[in-house]
Amino acid sequence: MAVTIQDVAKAAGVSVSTVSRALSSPEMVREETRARVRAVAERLGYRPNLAARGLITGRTANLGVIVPDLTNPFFPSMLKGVQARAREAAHAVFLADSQEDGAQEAGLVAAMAKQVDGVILCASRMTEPQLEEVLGLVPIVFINRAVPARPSVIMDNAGGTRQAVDHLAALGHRHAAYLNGPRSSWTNRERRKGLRRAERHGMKVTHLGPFAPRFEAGQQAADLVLAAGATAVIAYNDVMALGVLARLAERGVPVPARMSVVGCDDISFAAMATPALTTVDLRGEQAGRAAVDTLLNVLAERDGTRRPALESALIVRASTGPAPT
Amino acid sequence: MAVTIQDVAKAAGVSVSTVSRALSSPEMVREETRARVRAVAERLGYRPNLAARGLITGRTANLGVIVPDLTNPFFPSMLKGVQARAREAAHAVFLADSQEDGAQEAGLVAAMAKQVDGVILCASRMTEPQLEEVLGLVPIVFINRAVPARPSVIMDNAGGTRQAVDHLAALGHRHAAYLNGPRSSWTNRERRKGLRRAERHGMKVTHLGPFAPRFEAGQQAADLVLAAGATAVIAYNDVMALGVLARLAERGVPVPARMSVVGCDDISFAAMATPALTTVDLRGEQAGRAAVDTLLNVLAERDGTRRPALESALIVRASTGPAPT
DNA sequence: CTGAAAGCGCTAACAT
DNA sequence: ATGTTAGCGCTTTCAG
Repeated sequence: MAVTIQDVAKAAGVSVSTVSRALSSPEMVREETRARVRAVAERLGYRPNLAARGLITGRTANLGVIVPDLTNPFFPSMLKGVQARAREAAHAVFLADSQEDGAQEAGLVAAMAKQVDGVILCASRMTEPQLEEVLGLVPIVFINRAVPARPSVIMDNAGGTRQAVDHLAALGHRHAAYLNGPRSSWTNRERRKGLRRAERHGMKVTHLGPFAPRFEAGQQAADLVLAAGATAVIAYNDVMALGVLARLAERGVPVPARMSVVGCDDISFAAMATPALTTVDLRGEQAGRAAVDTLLNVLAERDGTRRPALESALIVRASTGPAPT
Repeated sequence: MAVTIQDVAKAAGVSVSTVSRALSSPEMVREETRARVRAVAERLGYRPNLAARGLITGRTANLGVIVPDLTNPFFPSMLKGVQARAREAAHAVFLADSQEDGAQEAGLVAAMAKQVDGVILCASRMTEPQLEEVLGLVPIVFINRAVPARPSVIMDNAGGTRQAVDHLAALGHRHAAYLNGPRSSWTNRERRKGLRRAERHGMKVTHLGPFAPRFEAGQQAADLVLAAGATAVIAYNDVMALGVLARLAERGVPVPARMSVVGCDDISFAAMATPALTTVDLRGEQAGRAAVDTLLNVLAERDGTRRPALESALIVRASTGPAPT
């Protein structure tokens, strides 16, 4: 068995409570004792059992994160932010992939609840009733989904789409298609709000989908966009946009000469595509860090509830250009 | 506070041990009692505290996974396999990103040790001494790194490279460049072994690097490859290969007409690149699942130590072609 | 400033 | 088949 606090106490010739204090509440023990205890602990390679500690303190020093789909590169980048910030705060992270399914997500939250201090839900796919079920289980911070009276980190989704629309309008486009993401996606609804901006420009918007947020869906959508007669397309996310690009290339439709394409998320591969993809940068990693901060604040009962939406920024690259005449 | 086993016991009019048994060892309790207890537990929304259980059983039902870099899409796909298989086996997973650093990795293992039953190390970057330090802490299964007498899941790295070499030789290439990955990478050493195959074909191989396994490194390497006069390049991984492709496009070097490019990992974006990338498929998700199985076997003291290497397969796409004459 | 003792939620002997 | 009891490793009163 591993070395316990008892072993350290014995070796240092003190009681377990002294060891505990020397390590967790240094100010409560005499300098000399503290030094000795710490030295012994170090020598023995003692590491407190956090599970045992959690049992009594009610704090596990663990955070949970649930994402809809790990293979979408947007989530790993967010995860990386969560990871990094959590480690700085000496917390470990539990990860789960809900496979784009609200019911699974709810089950995952319940399963995690006892082992974590709080959980971060990225782009939660849960329905209202599902949400209701888990809300009391454990403190939750949402990323990219606003839930009344619940802390969340939101990216400016509508603003991003709005910028995309302005950009396309400035390029002379009169008819754009929007490729909807999953129906359960809150961000999809937000992004649609940004599309209203099109009216101001007298731009027509054709809604397509909903689609699964995948490359293949983008390929499928490309043909629909062409058939609809749009000269520009805004996709729910980059992965779909990349699919559009691929299918367009296959069909010999030049981008951006005959079709402009805009994505969302600024995943790393957006910049590596040919042509490089114009996209809305949602700052995933930053959002991940912010979510951890918010959660920690909530746990400390500091007020971290309200945070301004993170700013999003349109990154103009080579996939958008003047409307064909 | 949440509902505990005591609450259930009281509500069901039985002792806590009966509740415990009804839930964990159903055969030890009368059918009728079991049903009643379970009903009550269900009604109260009881969920056993796994940390408390772990304290006594010594099993946490948690697995740890450490990957070098989450933003490399190869790891999320592996992670997805781990995730899925772990869930099937009712285990949760702790995730950490070592940032390509062996020392951090060692620290992470130590930090996780107490809260997990075992850990899976993907493409471990630890040095031998670092390894030595953590090996006793907790059962470990390696993915893509062979450690004597330790269970591991290995992909056939050398075989993959060998296939790539054969493929290029068949296309008439006489001089290829290999883009080395990080020095600490075991897979890099393995992949080099496969390069020996070049002798048989009388093919010259120029070694470049080591490089960080990133897109930017690929861009940088592309110019070096050109300067070296090679007609083909095998990159340590797909992300680098994509960088090569991008830089080559920028410099107006046609692929594969003037340069053939081979990657490794078959990340999803390899197929989406232009031209689509020829690459070695290492079966990441499958490896993730296999690692969980192996770990579970080790924990159950079934012998899961030895497993045949997973097969790798060259996926020929558009980025390789006949050598220029 | 330090030690003894209680107990977090649970399981595993040991009784009955 | 079920209840009682003793801890798992730790923190935290409560005494000294």
